Amino acid sequence: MKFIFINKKPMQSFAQKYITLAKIFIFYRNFSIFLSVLFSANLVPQVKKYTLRDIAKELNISASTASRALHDNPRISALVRRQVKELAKSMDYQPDFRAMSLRRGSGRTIGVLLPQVDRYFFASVLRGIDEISTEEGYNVLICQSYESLQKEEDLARSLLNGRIDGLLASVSIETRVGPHFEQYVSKGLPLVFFDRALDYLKVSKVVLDDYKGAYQAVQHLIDSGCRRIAHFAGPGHIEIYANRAGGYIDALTKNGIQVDPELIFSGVITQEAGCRAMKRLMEMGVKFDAIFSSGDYSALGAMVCAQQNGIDIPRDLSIIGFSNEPFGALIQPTLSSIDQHALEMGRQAATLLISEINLKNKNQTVFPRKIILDPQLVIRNSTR
Amino acid sequence: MKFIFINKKPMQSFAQKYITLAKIFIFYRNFSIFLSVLFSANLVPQVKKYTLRDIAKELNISASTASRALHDNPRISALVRRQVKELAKSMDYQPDFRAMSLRRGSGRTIGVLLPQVDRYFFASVLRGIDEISTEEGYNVLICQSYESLQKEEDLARSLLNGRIDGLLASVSIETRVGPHFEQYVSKGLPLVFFDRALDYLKVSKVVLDDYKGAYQAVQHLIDSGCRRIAHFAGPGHIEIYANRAGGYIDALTKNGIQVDPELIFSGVITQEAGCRAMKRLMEMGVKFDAIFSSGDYSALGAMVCAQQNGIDIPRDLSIIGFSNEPFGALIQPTLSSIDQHALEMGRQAATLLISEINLKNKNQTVFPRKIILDPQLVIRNSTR
DNA sequence: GTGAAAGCGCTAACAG
DNA sequence: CTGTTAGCGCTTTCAC
Repeated sequence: MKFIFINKKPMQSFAQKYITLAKIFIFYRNFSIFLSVLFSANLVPQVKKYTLRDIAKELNISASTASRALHDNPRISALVRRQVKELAKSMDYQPDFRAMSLRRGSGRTIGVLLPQVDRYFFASVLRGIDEISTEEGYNVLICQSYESLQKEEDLARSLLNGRIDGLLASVSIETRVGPHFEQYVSKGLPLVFFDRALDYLKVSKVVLDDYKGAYQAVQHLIDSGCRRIAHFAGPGHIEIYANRAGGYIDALTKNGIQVDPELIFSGVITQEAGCRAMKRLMEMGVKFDAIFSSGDYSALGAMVCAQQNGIDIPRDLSIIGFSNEPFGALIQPTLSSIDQHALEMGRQAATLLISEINLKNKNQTVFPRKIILDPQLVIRNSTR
Repeated sequence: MKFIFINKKPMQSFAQKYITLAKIFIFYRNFSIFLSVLFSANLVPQVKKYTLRDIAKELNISASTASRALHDNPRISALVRRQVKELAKSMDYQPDFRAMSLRRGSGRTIGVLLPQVDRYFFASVLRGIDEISTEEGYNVLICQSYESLQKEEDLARSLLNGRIDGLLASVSIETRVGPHFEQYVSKGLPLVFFDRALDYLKVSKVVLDDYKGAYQAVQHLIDSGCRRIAHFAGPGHIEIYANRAGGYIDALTKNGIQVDPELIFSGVITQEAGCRAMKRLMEMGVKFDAIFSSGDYSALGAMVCAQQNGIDIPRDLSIIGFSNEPFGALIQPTLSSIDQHALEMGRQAATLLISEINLKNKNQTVFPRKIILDPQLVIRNSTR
């Protein structure tokens, strides 16, 4: 560990500070070099944070008038309105969100609870949500469960504390039941699931038609001449994975191909798991000419493993994934997959949630709805 | 567009509702089929949201006692503390964040303003931030500028409205000056930049040693025998890209290789731009045996373009990127790159910000610091 | 048109 | 140990 002083001036007066600094540095990982630049201390005069009262006092009006003026209340004279707005701008007045939200009972904020944003699918959904929320003047509060039920419960509960007007959620891989979500229903807070939904809860959902996507994928494999099609399934208790398995089974049977349980592997959604499943397939010595995987990552694992064993894709083996992650277009061969319209899913979910919030605010009954998006088969070079 | 009714019961009573529903559907894109399921109306009795006063009344104590009990104030008797906590739990009491934050003057919330989360680098930084913030009991408010200065300004200003105790920011590609950030300084709100920082602002920063990373990358190319090394530079006004270009130039000169301006392309950070630059290189008819790109996406564009033109990588041409995006390990050949320690950058930035918030709360002077992380050369198969 | 006053839910000073 | 009171900054009756 190394410290470099850039500041050329004698540091005498800063010595004390620096000791604290050095202590803090001890926490840092040793793969990094820390170059600590001690700028001149920030002695900018602390500007007061202005409130409505400050504006009011300045103009010799009351706070309520100032408030009304800023909100373009027609009962306030045009002159006062202009004065207030101008002063507010020149003072760089920022209304206190908390006070406003507390008083009004709503802060125009929606919560988003999802497993993690560092997956392209979820990041895209988020973008769709962001788009609509911004249009509608809503703020978005994002929480990541990192696939942990414990964290999900904590977050769901703490989001309940008055900060949000409604919740968009996609459950963690560990979640099977959702008492922490039922609270939203019983407190009358709109809740909309997207993608990974809890089937039994009577709330709105926006999901992909996973069954159809799987069916199309498998039909595509069959059409291109495959007959012995293996399936990498996800955890069975999550609806979307169950539906993908259902589509797989139905596509086979409808085409007069018998379902071979030996060819179905459960809980395979990571690259490593995909690789392991591929190895097992080869060791078993069974015949197979295609894999339909519930996810792109496990498809990738299988593909890499197959290639390492001299299997040519798609000549000897066709592989199709699910999700259409961007890397699918970059690998060799490019990966066929099912696109989930993530952006649109986010837009729909946000639109639905906001409409439910509006209904609720008008004291109208909210009827849970289910919006099912149509999957899109993306054929690339990993299938024939 | 198609509607399918799953509900088998006569829909008479829902007809009116359905008209509204149908109208909403008009907004939906036509690539999707919407399957609208009308569940039975949600008639769960609306549970009241409990306040401290409800708890207090129930136990015949005052609200302040209840508040103190929940906060484990030692002045409250153990008995009362237990009673309050138990009742709170059984009523599923959730403190109102807004009221607490308003009264206390702090809601233990930090804001994060970044270009977009649907890039792995930023998502990873976010994860690091999330980790530390959670540990320290802070909430995180995420805002995306989508590389738009306008949006960045709006967000920076609206974040100023009392909701946050400090801001972590990475500026948009359009940002050259930051009056919207200077406000934080003048209002005494801690501000820490990460990765894309505004150089002239005297605030804390956590960045990668881009110069060093670039130098190492180019040195690696030289060591492996390359002499005519092209550079895809980013927008010059952003410090990190300028530093990468600096490292490139210095590595060449220190090794006695003359810098050829013809081999330097500016503003090349997307896949398309990388492809265009590659084409131009080939058309120019100049000799070149390597490319050092400021980003992985532009490196990818060059690689694909080169391969399409029968250039073998790394035999005929070495390519090295910057960022170590995950796709680099998946493409053929795998892409050499510079890892930016995104997760660690997030951790450091959050740690630094929180320490500044604490200092400020103790009315101590905050000295801006600059933490420079050490880059890591990741050698894969796109270089020799 | 505008102001005074009350209060959203919580906490902190001041009493006792 | 606990209650009373005041007030964070805003909006919203209810007056005039």
